[in-house]
Order: sequence, then structure tokens, then C-alpha cells
Amino acid sequence: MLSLAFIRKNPDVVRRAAELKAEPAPVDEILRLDTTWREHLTAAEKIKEEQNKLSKEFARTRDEVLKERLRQMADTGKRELAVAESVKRELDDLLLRVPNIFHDSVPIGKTEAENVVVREWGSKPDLGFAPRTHYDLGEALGIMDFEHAARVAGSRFAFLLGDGARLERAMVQFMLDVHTREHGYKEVWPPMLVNSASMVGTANLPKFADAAFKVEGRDLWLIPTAEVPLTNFHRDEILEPDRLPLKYVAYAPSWRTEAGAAGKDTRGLIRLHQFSKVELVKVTSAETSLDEFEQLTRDAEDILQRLGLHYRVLAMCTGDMGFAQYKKYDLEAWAPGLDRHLEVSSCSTFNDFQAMRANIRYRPERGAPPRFAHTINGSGLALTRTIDAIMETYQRTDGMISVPEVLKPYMGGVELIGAR
RNA sequence: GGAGAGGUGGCCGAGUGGUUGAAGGCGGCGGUCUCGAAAACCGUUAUGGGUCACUGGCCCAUCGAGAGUUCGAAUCUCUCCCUCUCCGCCA
Repeated sequence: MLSLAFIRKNPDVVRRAAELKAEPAPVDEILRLDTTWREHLTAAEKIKEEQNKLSKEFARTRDEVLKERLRQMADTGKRELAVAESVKRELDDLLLRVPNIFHDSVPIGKTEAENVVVREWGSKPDLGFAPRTHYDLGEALGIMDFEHAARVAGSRFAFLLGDGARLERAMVQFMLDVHTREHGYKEVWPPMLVNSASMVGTANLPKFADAAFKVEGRDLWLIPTAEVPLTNFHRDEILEPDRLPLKYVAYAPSWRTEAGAAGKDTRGLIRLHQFSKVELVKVTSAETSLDEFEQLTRDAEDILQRLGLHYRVLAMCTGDMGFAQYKKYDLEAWAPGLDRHLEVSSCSTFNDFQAMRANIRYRPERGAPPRFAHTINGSGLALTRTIDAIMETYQRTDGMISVPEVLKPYMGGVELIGAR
């Protein structure tokens, strides 16, 4: 979130950012409540101060008249404080609904059409025949099954079978190995259900409650991304200076309701209620976060390059980048069968927006006063869609799929999916 | 799920109603000593918020969370969360 002090001082900056992000921001109401809150708080604290003084006096004198006066003061003080607190609760709730500001380098724009391609890698492969879609291939090979998934769970679920399941497992291993051994991330196996406080910390609550699955009758949510447990790992902590930057990588399934996406991407392994993802998260100092963000994006790109997939990097424009992000890149891999790009990674830096919600701080130097950390995350990569791109890119005329070189060591000798 | 014990500052740990925001120790920082360092000694060392004559002062809050009793709560009561031990159950 943005601090009350920041909004107080820069209401116009906040208004403009919200407008360009096409997000509502109750700035005026916040400023109004802020004034009311401080009026009542000051009044309550003044009474409390007097009360504290007289209370000490009473401890000595045991004067009954004084006691009666104190009793009344306690009464009015409590009433005043109750008002202040109720206004503050309202204020805090509104603060959680103010979108983040964005970095100067973010392109201004309304829709995805105004996102900017910052770089491309490779080129669209020429397969020499009409490429088939991954679901077409997958069902024919018997490695993907949507019909049984619908029976077992419903729409937007999938079974992976045989070498399809094996491919998924291989990808997880491959990605984790690269990120831990070569990019310096620490591997984490996180909880996959989290409490509401964690969801607030990463800004999944309160605004996006309907995007996540909630466990009935309990304060638990299925993680929409491993970002939530990873970022919240350090919630309410003050980190000593030598610990930053923290770099975590986790494989975890991600669960999303996909409310509002009715009818969109209904076929294939594109938009599911459950998908696998290897997630990268960094907690950094304020000074290094932009550099660390660029590097994290490169770390994710490295996976695509090793897999030999053509992709492009998009700088998201203000209107398309989201509520909490300070700057965001999407990595889109080319899927020849679908004849479109698939978003396989989304890399974001949040400035101190999440850290403020999650209360993650650090000391810039030993003994220095703490300040809010910066948080960064990105998929490295989303498994399901990457598998789509692999299948469609590495398909052969006979409908079989060559295993990319880097995955072969993880496929237990399988080099060609579909061969008997 | 049942029974019991416990959750105090960066860490350990004392503290059962009134200068306790909190003893003591460790750690950190500054200093004395030293050619320098160690040791020793001295000093210092929380966070959030409000406010003002604002690179400082004053005030309020905070001892797992919330509510209550009281003039006054780290200390008493209730609810919840978490940790540990034993039992039960279980992959």
C-alpha cells in the first residue's frame, strides 16, 4: 500500500497514477477521514495524558474525589478513542484499496495494445507443415485428457498422462536446477494454503478475493501463486543489512477461480483452475530493486532460451499492468499451433507496496532505523503454457514430439514423445 | 481431537495490579585503555503513531491477537491463534 503520509503529501500523484491504471482510488475520502481520525486521536491522547498523570497522584493520595474524576475521564477517553479507532479502521480499509504508483519508465496506455515490445528472442519457427495445437496433439498422443478431468473436477482442469506427466515433472526439475545452481536462488517448498493476512500482504486481498479459492469455514486460501507464501515468509520482520537481497525459488501449483474469464481460453492447457508454476521472488533494498528486477526477468528468460522457444518481452503499459505493480514485464512464448503468443511469465516489481502491507523491513546499515524493503517476483516459468509452446514448437509431421535437448536428462531416456 | 506447560525488546531471560517500555545477560554502537587488536571498564542501544516554535522536543500506544475488570494491567478474567510435552488418530 501507499503510506498515509505519502498520500497526504502527494494526492495528485496518487490520483494520476490511479487514473492511468484505470483503478479507482478514494483519495478524497482518505484525506477527509485522515483529518477526522487525527482530531479524535489527539483529543483521546490528551485525555489519556492527563489521566496517566492523575492516576499516579491517586496512587499516593487515594483521594476519593480524584477517583471519581478519573472514572469520568476514563469514560470520555474511551469514547473518544473508540471514535478514532473506528475512523482509522475505515481509513485503513480504504488504504488497502489504493493502487500503487508506477515507475517513470512504464509506458502510458489504456489496453494491452499499448504494451511495448522491449525485445524478442529467436524467431517464429518454420515447421514446414501446418502445425497442430497442443491439445490436438496431446489428446491424440494420450498424454492430455480434458474429458476425464471434467468428470473428476469440472471444466478448466486437465489430466496429464504418461510422458505428458513426465514432461511436467522434468520441467520442474530442470527449472529448479537452473535457478538454484546457476542463478543463486534458494529452493523453497512452501505451504499451498495461506491465511488472509498473507493474502493482504501481497495485495491479493481485499480487492481480488473472488479470484482465489477459499477454504470453507476456515481462514485459509489456496495460493493463486507461490509469490504469496514466499513474499510473506518475512512478514513482520526487520532484516539485518547483510541478508539482502533474498532470492527464493519455489515450485507450486497455483489455483485461480478465473472469475470473469468465462468463455476465454476454454480449450487446452491455457487457462486452468490449477496450473504448475516455478516462481521467483526477491526481497531487496530500495536502492537495488530495479536492477534486481531486470536480472530476475533475465533469469526467467534464460529458461525460455535454453528450451529454444521463441519469445518476446513486453513492458506492460499503465492500463494493463495491474493494481499493485510498480513495473511489469510479460514474457510471451510463441505457440505455432495456436498461432499466438502465450504469456508464460509475468515479472513485477512492487517498490515498497507489498512490503508495507506485509510489514517487511530492513536496516540499510547496522543500527540504522528500519525502512521498508522492496519485493519482486516473476514466474520462471508457468509450466502448463510452456509445455504448450514446447509441444507445438517441437512437434513433427507424424504428430510425435521431440524432447528439447535440455530436458532429455530429466526424461528418463525418452527423447521422442509418442514413440512406442 | 483430549490433557498439561508456555508465548516478554535483535536474541536469551526476570518480572502476579501503581515512576516496568519493562531487571540481568548476550549481541550491536560509541568511548577509555593500547602502536594496533583482544580482554577489561564506562556509556549507549525497541517499534509504531500523533503533535509542535520540527534535523530536536513533548505526548500516546505496544510484553502472541482481540475483548473485559480496574482510577490504573506484562501482571486478574474471557475468547482466539501459535509453540512444546504426553495421549488418541493418521499419509
